[in-house]
Amino acid sequence: MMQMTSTQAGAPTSNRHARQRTRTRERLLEAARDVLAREGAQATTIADITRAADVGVGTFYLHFRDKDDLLHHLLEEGLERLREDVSGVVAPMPLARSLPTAIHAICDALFTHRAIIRIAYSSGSFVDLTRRGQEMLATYLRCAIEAAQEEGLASKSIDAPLVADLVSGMILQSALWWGEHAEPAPDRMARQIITLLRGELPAALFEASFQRDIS
Amino acid sequence: MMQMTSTQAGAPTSNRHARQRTRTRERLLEAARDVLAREGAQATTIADITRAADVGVGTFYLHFRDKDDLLHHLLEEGLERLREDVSGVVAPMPLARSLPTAIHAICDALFTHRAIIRIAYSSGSFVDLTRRGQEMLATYLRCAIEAAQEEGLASKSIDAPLVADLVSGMILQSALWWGEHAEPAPDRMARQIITLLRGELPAALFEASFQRDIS
Amino acid sequence: MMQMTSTQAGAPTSNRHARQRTRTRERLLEAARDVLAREGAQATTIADITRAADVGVGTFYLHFRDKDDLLHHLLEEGLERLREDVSGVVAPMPLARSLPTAIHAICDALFTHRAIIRIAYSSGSFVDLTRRGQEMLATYLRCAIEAAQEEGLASKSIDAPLVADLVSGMILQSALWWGEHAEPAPDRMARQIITLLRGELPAALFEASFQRDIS
Amino acid sequence: MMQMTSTQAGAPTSNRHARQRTRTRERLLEAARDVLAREGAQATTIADITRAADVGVGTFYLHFRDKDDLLHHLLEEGLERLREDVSGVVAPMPLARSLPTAIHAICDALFTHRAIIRIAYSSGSFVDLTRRGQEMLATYLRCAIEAAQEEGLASKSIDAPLVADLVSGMILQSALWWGEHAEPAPDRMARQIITLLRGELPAALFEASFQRDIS
DNA sequence: CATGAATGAGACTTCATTCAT
DNA sequence: AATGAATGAAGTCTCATTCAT
Repeated sequence: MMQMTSTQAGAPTSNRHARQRTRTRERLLEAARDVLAREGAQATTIADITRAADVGVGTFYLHFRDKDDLLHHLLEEGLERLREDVSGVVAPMPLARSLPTAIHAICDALFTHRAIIRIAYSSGSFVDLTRRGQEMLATYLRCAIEAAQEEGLASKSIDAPLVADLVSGMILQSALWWGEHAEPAPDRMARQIITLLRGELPAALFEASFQRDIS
Repeated sequence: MMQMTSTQAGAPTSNRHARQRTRTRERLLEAARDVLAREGAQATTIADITRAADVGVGTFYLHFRDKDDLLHHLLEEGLERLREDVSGVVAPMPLARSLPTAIHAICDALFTHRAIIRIAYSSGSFVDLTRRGQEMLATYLRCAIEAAQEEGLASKSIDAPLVADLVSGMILQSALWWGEHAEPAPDRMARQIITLLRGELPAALFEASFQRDIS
Repeated sequence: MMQMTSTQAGAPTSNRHARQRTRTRERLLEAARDVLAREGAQATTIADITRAADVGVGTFYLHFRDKDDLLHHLLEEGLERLREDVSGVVAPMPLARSLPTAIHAICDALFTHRAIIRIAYSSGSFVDLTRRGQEMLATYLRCAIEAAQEEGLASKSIDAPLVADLVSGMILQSALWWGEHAEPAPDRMARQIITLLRGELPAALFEASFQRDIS
Repeated sequence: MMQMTSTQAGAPTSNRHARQRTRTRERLLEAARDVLAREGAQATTIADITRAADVGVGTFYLHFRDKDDLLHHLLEEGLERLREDVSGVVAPMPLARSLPTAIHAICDALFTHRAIIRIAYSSGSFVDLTRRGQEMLATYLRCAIEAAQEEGLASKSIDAPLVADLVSGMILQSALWWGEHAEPAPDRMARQIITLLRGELPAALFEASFQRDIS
């Protein structure tokens, strides 16, 4: 490591090397995204990925410890981008008032990165790996609700963690919906979710004339 | 095979065999449920399952073609039980008024069968196999909403299929919640979901003073 | 064994049992012949055979030690029948003059039992199991030739064992021919072989004008 | 893969790899020939072969799809060599006059490649795989006979396809003979076959005083 | 740094054989 | 005697990982 053979050529050389290295790594990540989203995480072998990236199998191990490591990087990176996309829009806002804006941003981001989400759901180690993404979303929602409670905008009786988790489930569902439907666009999806959370479903639907479920 | 000369001699034999066979099959299914829920579908080998069932490896193949076949049976059976549990309660009711009762029944059933759901989510072929369970739920919800629309209880402007899918995402989320939390009980979970869908979140949360997401 | 429960019923009972046993054994042998000839010895499992015979798997082992034992019996029996069919015709004749009659009888027998021969050839342990059948034929031919030599009918310079073996190869070839062609009938096949052995092919075919193979 | 920037750097690498790969493949083929001829195709496992070749089990699958694929290659290659050895000698000759030369060449080739023939006969899928080799020989013989018929050297009444097949059976028998005897050398074997086909066996052998086979 | 042939642990699957009924 | 569910040894095959070049 740190090849000290020629001091003067060291810097440019290692720069070139570093650039080359980064380029190869990117090639691998991109190929992995493609193949994994298409074939599913289980069915994909390291050889599939290196073939798609047009590098040797051994090269994979110069950049990632194993498939889990790659998956980790991929999802981590995807998560980070999702977070950036959303927080870039939401961060400057007062938390308690950011919800509708956030939902729009989240839908946009989910739509943009739906390939990554497909990978997460197909990765089998789903519950472990994917849960983190959901937690990130749920955490934001919990904070927003709690902030609203602090400001007196929302009743303190709301169970913020649970409600946040349930809502995150609803929102993530849209990513799965896009796995099978082209419509609606993220914008309309967001509005749909907001309308639903505002109580779109009429009270009548929930007034059971005779309730047998008291058991 | 040829002992059909005496009906009372032939039948017992094949009955005994059949009973023994069924017992072994049940042992396998039960062991599989345990191990799969604990270790995840991917990490579980056939040997793990037969060891837990205390039968020989070969025995597995007397009852299932391969792991996928087992998974299929397990999920199919789980789904069927879920469906029965819910429809036993809901079927006699007018569809348009069954929603709250149904949500309670669903939460009960999801809680009871949460092991199966964990398996479904970890099965990797998740998107393919599990989706069916979700569809069953979404289909019920869609029908309920549409029935309400027919009766004039709900606005015709509601996008029933999409709303049903989103709500199914929220409800299923409760099963994942129970993967990590003991509370709340199914009963309170159902009420929480209903409250949420009735518009528990205050309008104020959705009134963004300044919306930047118009793009 | 030898159930001595009732002395007076002993004989008839064991007779019935013996007959039953023999019948089952025949059923197994017949089923085996069918399945083996159709599927090939390698591809056939014990279960295939017992299924075709409509008996339990365990029953197989009451009659044969294992598949090799069955194969052995089957081929042994087939060989024996071939031998009987042929020697029934040939035995009463003076050996040195039996050849044409024998060839006719052999062709008849090969045609009749061509299923067994197919099994022998497909049995993979061919060289070991089948060779015996060939040897039986070669041995007869050798004896016939040697008898002719004794009587001065044939030159003593003929290498009887080798010639017998080569001729047995030619004759057995007809069984393989019948695996793919319906014609000619055994009778004409025998005549063809005899004609060939009598030097049907003209001398001209063997007079190479320029022989380069002297090496 | 990407090192095509410099021709002199890229080629050596892939050349080296290719050479190494070929060497391993040859090792496998050679080991397979040995083991298969010794143990028979059925009794031989992949592990037996890789052990003999002193490579890892997985390596086998880098070069062959499965045992059938290997067998196919082995027999195909063997057949091809047989064909080359024979046609190298026979091709320049007029077909109708090539027979004795061909028989010598065939015996030489059968003797040289008797290991392959032993494998073919033990391969169980014998009838399917081996038949092709026989057909090749039978086809040559048929053509030679037909050519002789064309030239008026042989009677048109000869059933060329059948006779060719029978003769091929006799010739192939010599390969089996060599499985058990060291003598005679190919040269003498060829002469023996030719003598036999020229009608060595005396007419007396075929003059049955009383023929009972008219049936 | 990159390569890809080689490796072998480990999962899958079959099927001859046993044995309780 | 007959049955067929159960068994597990033995073989097949895959694929993550290493390493000489």
